[in-house]
Amino acid sequence: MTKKAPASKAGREKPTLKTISEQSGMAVPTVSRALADAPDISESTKKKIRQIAKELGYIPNRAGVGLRTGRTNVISLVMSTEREMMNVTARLLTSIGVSLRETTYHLNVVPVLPDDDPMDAVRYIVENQTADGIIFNQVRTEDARARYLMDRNFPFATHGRTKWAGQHAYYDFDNFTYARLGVDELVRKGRRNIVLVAPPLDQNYAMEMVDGAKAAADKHSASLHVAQQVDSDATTLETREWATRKMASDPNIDGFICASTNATMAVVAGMESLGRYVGKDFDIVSKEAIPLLQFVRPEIIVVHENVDITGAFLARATIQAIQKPDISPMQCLEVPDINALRSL
Amino acid sequence: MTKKAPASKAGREKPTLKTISEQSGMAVPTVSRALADAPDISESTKKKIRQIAKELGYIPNRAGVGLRTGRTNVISLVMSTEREMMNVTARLLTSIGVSLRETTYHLNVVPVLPDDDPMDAVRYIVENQTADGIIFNQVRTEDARARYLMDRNFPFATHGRTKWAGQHAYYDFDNFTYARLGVDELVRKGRRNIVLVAPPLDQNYAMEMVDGAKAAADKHSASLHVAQQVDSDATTLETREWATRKMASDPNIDGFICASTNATMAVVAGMESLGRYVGKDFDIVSKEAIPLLQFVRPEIIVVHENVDITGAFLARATIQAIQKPDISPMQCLEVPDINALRSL
DNA sequence: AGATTTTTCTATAACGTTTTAGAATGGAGT
DNA sequence: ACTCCATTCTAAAACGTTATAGAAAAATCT
Repeated sequence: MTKKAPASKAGREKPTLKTISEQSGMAVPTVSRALADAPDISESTKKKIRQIAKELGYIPNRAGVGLRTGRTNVISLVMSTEREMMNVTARLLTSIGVSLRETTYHLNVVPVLPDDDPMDAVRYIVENQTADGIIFNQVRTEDARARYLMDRNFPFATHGRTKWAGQHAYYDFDNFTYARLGVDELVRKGRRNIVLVAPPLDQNYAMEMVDGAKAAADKHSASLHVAQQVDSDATTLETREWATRKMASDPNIDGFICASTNATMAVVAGMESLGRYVGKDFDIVSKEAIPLLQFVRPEIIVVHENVDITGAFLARATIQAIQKPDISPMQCLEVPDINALRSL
Repeated sequence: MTKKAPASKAGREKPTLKTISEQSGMAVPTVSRALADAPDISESTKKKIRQIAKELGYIPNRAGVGLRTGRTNVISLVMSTEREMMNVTARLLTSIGVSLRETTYHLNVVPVLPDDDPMDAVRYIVENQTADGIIFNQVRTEDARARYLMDRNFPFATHGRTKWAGQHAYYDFDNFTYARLGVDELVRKGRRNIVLVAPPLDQNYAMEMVDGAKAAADKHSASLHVAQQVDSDATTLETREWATRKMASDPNIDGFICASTNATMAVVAGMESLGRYVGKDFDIVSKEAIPLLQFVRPEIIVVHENVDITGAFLARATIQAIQKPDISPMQCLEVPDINALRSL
């Protein structure tokens, strides 16, 4: 008799190892080991079992696996939600999610609001073991989350580097080089009074930008003023007003370098409200993840930050940290595309 | 003997029902039932058990619960990743995630790329039971996902309405009213040759906008041209170029109504490249989720779409669909803030 | 042929939870 | 004193998986 008629009603139940066991005549653990490609199962039964599993469309029950192994097959993205960086973050999230498709890992997302303690989410995940690995962004130089996870040997990867970057997986955009090349470019365009619109300086990448911009400014003997934004979630309005005030107090300013689309838009808007136009009275360098500036204001000097690659890398790096904790963590520093800058 | 010394090493293991069982002297199922507030457990033992559970910081093991009950305590957000709408989507994701914090549900995110078959993600979730409920956005009038889920009685909620909206949970921004009021406002500003920059017309909200704009245009006997964007993921550049061409062929155009920040920025940029300025030579109405336009180009008429509320509503609606499938689905149609329009 | 090893499989148990059926206790009704 | 019922608990089983230990069969060695 075929097994098509047991429940009669709506086709078949979800197949389990037991289903395969019954169809193949092998015991359940044998089926399990065969699908795991264990060495103590013969090739012939492996082939047979794989065949049946495929026919049935067998997919392991995650709760069963989780209960037995203690693993969750989940990776958590602890995601900062600062408006400034929402575009980058959303794109990052997308590429991580797409990368995980080909794996057994599911993507769990935990948003962190600006007023939240960033440690809460991480602690929750570790203590309750709701994920096998964590990815987080907007890292600080001495990031408490990184310290916490390293102390507990919990697998993780970061977007951006901490001061302990040598010891954990990360992907970072080389903001030092970005700022250096950006200032180079502004100087090449004849700008000599440059403002660096810096993110909060406890963010590691902000300091990288400061150092890079200073290095280039010194080299060219250009004037560089570092202006810190009001706070890490400064609204576009605040940035705009700030730019306007800044300009009123120092009309010689003729160059800006920014870290986000929103900040750039705000500065440009503030300047225009004073009758000063980008490409004519000043130049501005920005990076962005989702192309907008270059189409809307072609005069802006744009460096593209490829967050698709970032997400794919972080996904793989996290999985490696989970599965091969002993080999050295995956690390990457993305060098800004110099040609993109030069071609302008 | 106390049980503090069994493993000696790193403090305590993760507490389970068994731990509480041992400490309280009650059997494991009794503990389980007590924590579930079952009627056949005395108040006194309930109190005692709750107390111990709290002291130990007990949190149920998700795999155990999942294996036994078949539930996952996961809600999946099947998220469209169109650039146009990334801001809205990211914000929606955030507010859903924040809302779920107070629940037992975790948020699983599945990005859908523009070229993907949107059904794949939904089918995967349902067939493999990786979530108890689904939220998705960018719905079409006859959305295959909604049809599929309804046919299988799988709990879900949508951002936007389908043609079967009466039968499922949804939250929608009233795009009909938005477009109607937007055109009203343009006419009030003396604009009479209006272009509706519409999203792809198979998206339900696009048709709503068309109908609303037409209604208002007819009322005022204004000219309305419906211009469909190139495709659902039209780049900002394409929109800009389109706007420029459009303008060249019909220089009388003096009003626009758009559905997204990016489209609006692109149209404004295109117009300005022809020497036509917003607030002077033409007016433009847009909605957006993350405030940007109003600070960068105050002349733009902006309607705020409150995606925080949206996410909170969809989270609750999904949970209700999961837990109380029999009562009627939660539905909400957000009316655009008329005063925000009038005050400009 | 007997002893030993290798290959290939199976039985059992366990992960943490909840459901079901039933046991023990005590109080009320006759 | 007996039954009956309500209250409050427990024992056993089950969800699907994998790890461990060991059994059966086949192959190799002496």
